[in-house]
Amino acid sequence: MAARTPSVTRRARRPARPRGRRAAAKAATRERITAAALHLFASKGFDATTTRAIAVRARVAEGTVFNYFATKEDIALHFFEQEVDSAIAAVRRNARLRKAPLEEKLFALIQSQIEYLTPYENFIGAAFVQALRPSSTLAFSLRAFALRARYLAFVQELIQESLPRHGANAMAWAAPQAFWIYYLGMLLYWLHDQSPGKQNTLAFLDRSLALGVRMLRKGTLG
Amino acid sequence: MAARTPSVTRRARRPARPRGRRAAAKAATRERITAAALHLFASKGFDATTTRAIAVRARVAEGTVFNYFATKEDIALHFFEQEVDSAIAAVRRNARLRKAPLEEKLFALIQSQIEYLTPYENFIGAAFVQALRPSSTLAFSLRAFALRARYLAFVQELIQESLPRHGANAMAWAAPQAFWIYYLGMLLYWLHDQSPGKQNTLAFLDRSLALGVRMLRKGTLG
DNA sequence: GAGTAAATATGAGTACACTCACGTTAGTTA
DNA sequence: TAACTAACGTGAGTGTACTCATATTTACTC
Repeated sequence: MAARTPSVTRRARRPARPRGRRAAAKAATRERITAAALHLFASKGFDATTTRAIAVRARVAEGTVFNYFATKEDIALHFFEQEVDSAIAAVRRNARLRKAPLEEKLFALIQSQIEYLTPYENFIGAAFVQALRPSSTLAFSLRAFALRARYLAFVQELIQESLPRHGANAMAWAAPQAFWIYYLGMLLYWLHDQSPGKQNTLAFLDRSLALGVRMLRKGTLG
Repeated sequence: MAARTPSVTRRARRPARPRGRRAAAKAATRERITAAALHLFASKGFDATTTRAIAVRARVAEGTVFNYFATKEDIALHFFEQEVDSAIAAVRRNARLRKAPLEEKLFALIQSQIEYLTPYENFIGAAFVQALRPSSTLAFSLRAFALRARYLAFVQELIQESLPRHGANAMAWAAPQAFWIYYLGMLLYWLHDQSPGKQNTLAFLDRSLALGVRMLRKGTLG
């Protein structure tokens, strides 16, 4: 073999075109698909939106959709990732909350999520609850797991902030898990709440959080 | 038109064959379908069971399945009807419970349901949670509504038995609804509970019911 | 440029839940 | 018995989410 003699200025690794052209195209395609899906989900609901319609609107072939997302549910997950991140950011950003009691922070967190979800209520009812099925690939996907972990870590963070000396609290370890179930129940309640402005949900939220936090402070369930 | 002259002994209404031959056949077909479905659901899970397989096992055409049940989920509902009725009957039958505190009755109710569901855990995870979707035809079907109503009426009955003087209790009206959400959350928890013998679920049940009933007695959430 | 391998896009194909137009049969009347 | 009607059964057909073998494009080397 001839020794590798770099030719001229050794620019080999970088051809004329910009490096990330492929990555950029990929990201753009992904974005077109999620945007198309979100638009259709919001206007027609989850079930009435076909993957074919998503593909057409995103200007890709049907198969391409499944190169980016394993299932139709999985496309919806992208939406929830945005939703959770947005809610966490909103609570972090709110200076007034910083020294507020725990129940107010949690209330703000959930209310922020609900606000984000409101325009998409149709599709959430179908997609989100679907994801709770143990048989759902989504329920056990790494992405979904990571998302829940991120959310619960933030909740844990809020708890620690407010109850710093209660690390050994009998309930502390269970609190995030309990909060997760509570949150799911809350969403179900919200989805079915027919009261004007979903008042019932907000009222129940308010009272149940106050109670839950009181329990946490006392450090016991019974 | 000729006047209606009953011929001979007026046995007209009843031809030779027994009256309910058709109804009996119908009931038998329905039973074959539910039995086939239940067997397949339990052994292969809800999703892996095709309606075609159910039809084959029940020895009917595929279309026939849908003459009896609107959807695959709907077949599963039949199972939950049995489950709820069985649990209610078990609590009613148990003499020892009659004068027990409310939380014991509710514990017995849910435990009885869980026992019934245990062999079918696979399929419940898929079918039951599916039914929670607002878009699900099942969720708003009359049958499902009636089933929930029957279940909650029984819960209400247990509450009234134990807290007779608390009719005007601020929480009394909300208690069954709250119990419903609690029950759903419980089931989700149970489905995901990996602890041996589902101990975590039972322990959580025990403590949370005690707490809930105490709240009910005091008549306030906060 | 030409050559290449890997990444990405494609759309016909598959399996499924569910529909529907039609055939078959039980129940009734004459 | 024969004829009629409504209930019931049937299976080919439909629309859908998802797969996969193949075609196309990109990034890179010489």
